[in-house]
Amino acid sequence: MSDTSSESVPDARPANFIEQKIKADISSGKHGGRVHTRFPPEPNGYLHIGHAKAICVSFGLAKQFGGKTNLRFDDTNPEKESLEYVNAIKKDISWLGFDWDGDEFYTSDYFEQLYNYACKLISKGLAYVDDQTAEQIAAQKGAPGTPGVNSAYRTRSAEENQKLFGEMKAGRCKEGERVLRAKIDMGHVNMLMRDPVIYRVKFVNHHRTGEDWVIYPMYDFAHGQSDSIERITHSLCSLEFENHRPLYNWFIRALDIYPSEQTEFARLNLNYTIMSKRKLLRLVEEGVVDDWDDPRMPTISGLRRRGYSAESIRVFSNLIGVAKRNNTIDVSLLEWSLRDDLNRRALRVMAVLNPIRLVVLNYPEEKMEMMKAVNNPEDEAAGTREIPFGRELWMEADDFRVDVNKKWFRLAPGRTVRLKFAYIVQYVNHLQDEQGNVTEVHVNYLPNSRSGQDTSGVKPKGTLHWVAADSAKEAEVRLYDRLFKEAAPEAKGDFMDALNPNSLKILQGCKVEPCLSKAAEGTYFQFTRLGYFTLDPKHSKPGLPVFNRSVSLKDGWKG
RNA sequence: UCCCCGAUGGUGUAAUGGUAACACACCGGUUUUUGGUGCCGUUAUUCCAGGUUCGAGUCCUGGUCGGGGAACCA
Repeated sequence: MSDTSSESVPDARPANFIEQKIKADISSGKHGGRVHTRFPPEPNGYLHIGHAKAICVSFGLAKQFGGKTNLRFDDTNPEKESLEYVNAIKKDISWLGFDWDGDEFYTSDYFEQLYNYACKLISKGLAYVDDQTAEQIAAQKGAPGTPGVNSAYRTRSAEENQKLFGEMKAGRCKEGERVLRAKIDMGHVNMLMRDPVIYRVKFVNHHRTGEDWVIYPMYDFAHGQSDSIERITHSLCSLEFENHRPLYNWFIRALDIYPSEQTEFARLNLNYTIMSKRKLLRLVEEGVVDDWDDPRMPTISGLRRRGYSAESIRVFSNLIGVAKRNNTIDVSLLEWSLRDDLNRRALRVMAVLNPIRLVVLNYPEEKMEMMKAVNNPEDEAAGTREIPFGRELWMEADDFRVDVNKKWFRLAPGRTVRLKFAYIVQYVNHLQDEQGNVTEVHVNYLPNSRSGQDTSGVKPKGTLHWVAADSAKEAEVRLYDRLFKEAAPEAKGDFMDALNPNSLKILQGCKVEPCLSKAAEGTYFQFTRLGYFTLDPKHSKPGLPVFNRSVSLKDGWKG
């Protein structure tokens, strides 16, 4: 009745094809107008940015239409799954900003029901126990374009199948000795419809059901039925399951259960990134990165540690859209999403990464002033703070050069610059070591140029960040670059060959504003003129904070 | 060989038979006590061939190219 209510919600983003389908379903009264989605991770690894897109799609669409989303762990293969992954997944999803009303679903909760479904199939003559080996079954499968051949066990009676399936369940069959197969069509053009295996024997302890079961359902026999049991209306998944949809529907029809509907969309790919759990695991195992949450990893935990905000990831997911064509998103869009978010929220502070001495010769030696610094020019409510200024300062080595052209706005012989929130200073001279590295720069300041009460009339082109030497705190800073030097790391053979050897640069002896010694985990900072940074909770030690660079500032300087 | 899906600027996404648009990237200008932000602007797009139609990115046919498809994985 409220067909205009969704229109009243302002939403500049164009509707994607799934949204359009849902709208059509609602207006046609399908599923009683309900929208109920699910996110079904297998707890066998950490979630990555690709999963974040899937989460935003399934949770986001349900939320948009006033529906619900079930978090369901698809735990039908106990060999690969564990509680550790369950917990990590829950943490990542709730950090992303989605909740599941305290209800957690597990496919393993339906093992009994699924077993009964299998029995029902047997009694309808639609499933049979096959005694052949995996190799024999594979050999009979045929090939695309060539039909397979029927198993000799395909004609067993329902009674015999029931008895044998019961024995499988009772643990009287060895692993690999027998499987239960759906009886569909060995000549079907879709290979998945050629009598797929639906139950196999595994004498493996399950992280939730323990030793209760020795037979476990295959994905195709578990997923659609679980959707159906939960009365999921829109089961959204990635393109790789398109070929599974006929099977998904076949089981629902054969079992005559709630008709959940599967719709597929393209998964996220990012350039300069790999997105496969198996390959990410290899990076961890071979020590290329320090763990799943290494700030260079595209995992949600890695992005979090890197300093990505949940908001920026949600915005990114919205920006990339949902469609069926394979895509490769430019990482710059992810980076833009972060900058756009943090520009509004991050606290501006000053930090000098590669410090050299800056001495203000005409500033009294014993004098110290507190300067008023704006915390965030994008947000007046963020207020101001006081920072100490004195005769001896630290400045960025990169901000001084001896030989310069007219495009150089920073300090150099003969040049004048503004020290942010402080005074305008003029070059006097500089000192070098034996290797010719500049170690110290001497300047004079203009006393009437104090920030906020400048009457000097001097308009320097450049503004430099700085830290007062006396009160500066020591910090370590980690600069990250993309993990791979190739846009498509997997394109030319082994992705390990495409690794960027300079993806991590550790800077020690950095000088930061006093307030940063009290930096809290999860606070977003902008180090003025340098980029966005956040405290690394793993490497920081009392008295020696470690900051991760989340993303640099956009650098418009072409010099 | 067969089946399924897809093809719109550099990268993505819209346009649902009626002016091909938006974002990011790029380039240029402007503002600026961050070479950031903001603001303004430039460049650049419908895979090919037929057909239907007054009119096709959209519908039909054929082709080309790309992705997926045989696990007791999900």
